[in-house]
Amino acid sequence: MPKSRHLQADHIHAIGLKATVPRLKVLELFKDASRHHLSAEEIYRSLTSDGSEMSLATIYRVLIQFEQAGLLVRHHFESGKAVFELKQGEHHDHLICLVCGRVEEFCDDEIERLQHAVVEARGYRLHEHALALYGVCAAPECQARQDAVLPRRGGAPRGR
Amino acid sequence: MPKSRHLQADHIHAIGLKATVPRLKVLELFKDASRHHLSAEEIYRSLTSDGSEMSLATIYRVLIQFEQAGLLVRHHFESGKAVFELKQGEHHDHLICLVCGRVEEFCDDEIERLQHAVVEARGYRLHEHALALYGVCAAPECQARQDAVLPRRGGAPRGR
DNA sequence: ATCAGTGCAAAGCTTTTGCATAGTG
DNA sequence: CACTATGCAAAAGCTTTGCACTGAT
Repeated sequence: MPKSRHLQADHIHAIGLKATVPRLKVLELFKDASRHHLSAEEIYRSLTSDGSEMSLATIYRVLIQFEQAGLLVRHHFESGKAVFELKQGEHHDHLICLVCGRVEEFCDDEIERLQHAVVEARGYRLHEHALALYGVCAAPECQARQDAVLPRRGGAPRGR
Repeated sequence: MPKSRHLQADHIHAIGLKATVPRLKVLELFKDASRHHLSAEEIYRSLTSDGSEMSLATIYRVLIQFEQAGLLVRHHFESGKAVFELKQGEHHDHLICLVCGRVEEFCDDEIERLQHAVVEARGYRLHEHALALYGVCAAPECQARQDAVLPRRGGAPRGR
């Protein structure tokens, strides 16, 4: 068993869970993946096509546990389905391409600061915040299909 | 028939739809409502308890049409169900109380400007953006139930 | 050996859709 | 009167759950 596998097992033990195959696979996927944002369905397909059989129900359960443990963050964006992301040190915001679905991350301290100012001005106690910018990314294929974005509900490619 | 009713009928004709009872009722609800943000289910309950019978399917259809016509905007926030809002002149962002579910609106030109800067720096073409701040509002009842917010999935009161 | 975790299948919720009927212009 | 819109009920899509079995510690 490779060392990294041990490390991940420890990571899972640390949050009070047993190091089972499904949990290791899911964690590994998030660590390796070039795509940082994954839906339950995408995780299922990705693991299944790698030969790891695992039920969708288990994936949902693992995702919920990892989220509760603070390992993952859940986002809703505009798609009607939840996507998850490894929670890494810094908070960041998202830039989403409406054509290809690609998600980029960015940080802007000035925006953060202004957000806090708004919250304080209204007497709220802030728990979290989500800023998502939806547009068409710089890729030529996407720029070429700009209009594919407009027709339906001003919105993203929906999976329903 | 009151004059305002005529005006709303015109409003609906203007977007190429027939002025039917369901459409007028839904529009009226959004115009009158103290709550600006409503889900399909809330609209259904609200109209039903006012004596107007109308099927949920129709409400969904009306909402889709109004959204396509640019009369309403759809938001997803963190709840897993969509909420709609009358599209009024200015774009604005949202401040959501995780305890009572209240939604407040705010505008901050400086934040808007910084968002555009981010998008341009990455070569995106911006279509829309959504900034949502989740916290606990100033109401004493909500402040008192702060902890009701934490237990599950970092999140909002979920309806699933 | 014990208790947590998994798979399967069924159920839950929100949202969409097909089709016959009713209503608008 | 022609065509759209509605209601109903069924279906679809995502997510959760009950229960009996499997597996980690």
